[in-house]
Amino acid sequence: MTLTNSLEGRLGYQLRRASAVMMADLGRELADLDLRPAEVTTLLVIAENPDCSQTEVGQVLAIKRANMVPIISRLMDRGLVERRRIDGRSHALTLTDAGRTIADEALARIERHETRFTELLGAPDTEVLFRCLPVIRSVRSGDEEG
Amino acid sequence: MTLTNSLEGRLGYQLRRASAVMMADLGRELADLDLRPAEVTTLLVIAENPDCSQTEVGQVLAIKRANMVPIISRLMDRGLVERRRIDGRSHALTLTDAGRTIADEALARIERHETRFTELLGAPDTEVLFRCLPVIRSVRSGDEEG
DNA sequence: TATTGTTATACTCTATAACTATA
DNA sequence: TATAGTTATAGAGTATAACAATA
Repeated sequence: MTLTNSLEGRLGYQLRRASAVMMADLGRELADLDLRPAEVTTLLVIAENPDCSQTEVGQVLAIKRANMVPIISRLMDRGLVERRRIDGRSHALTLTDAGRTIADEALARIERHETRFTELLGAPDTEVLFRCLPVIRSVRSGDEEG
Repeated sequence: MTLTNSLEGRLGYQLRRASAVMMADLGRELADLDLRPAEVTTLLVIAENPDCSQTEVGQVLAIKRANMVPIISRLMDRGLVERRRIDGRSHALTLTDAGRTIADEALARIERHETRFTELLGAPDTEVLFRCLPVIRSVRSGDEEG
């Protein structure tokens, strides 16, 4: 396996590979909670924003309305999320007690997972990353909803 | 849309969102070449490693053997990649003239795309990213092939 | 008219297991 | 026995268009 790969010198490629590694690590950490990444993030956003709508959750997480449906459905089927009609077309989402328990456990694991990486990087470089990544994200996609 | 999102303080989340933005931007840049990201990277690796096997390409790009099959098939159907039997079980991959033309064009666009982001970040921060992202990638996934 | 949630559908990438034909 | 390529299949995330009910 002596292939060269000049993509190693590309930021987008490095970003994608690094992101994949962290996603895989997170997946392993959350596997036995039977939570997919998209579900955990949804759960955590609802946890800190009781009575939000599913459109709003989608907006902060960049998940399209249509794709929020099966995520919310599954979380409700598992008894982790409840919703209450607000005005006949929108719902207010909240966590159940079970949902809060799972969210707390997930958060603890995310903490461990994150710490593994930030300790490896060291505080100064971690700070640079937290400054740079939002800059990259600020480049408009042109395909945002709404 | 006044929701809070404490995931903004998570490295893995920032990485994923930033990666998604760059992928979307690359996708737009390559759209009219009818090349998907996985296909471009494959094309470029073959370009710089004539006579490599498809297993080798998969190894440097972290694409599983089974998933290389449809990628190579499509590139061959389009007349961009050729292969020559090596020993009855493996092939040597090379680009056709058409493949080289497309690869050159893709490379030029990737260059533009990358420059948009690295100029926004500035050289010093870009260097930090190129130092940090491989560190993140060095965390073993446990699910590598072979 | 615009918005919320929904359905249906398709695409891209990824993952696993099992097979073949070689070596 | 191990390897290269393949098949089949499933999962996860993402994308679009269109619809009903409501505001």
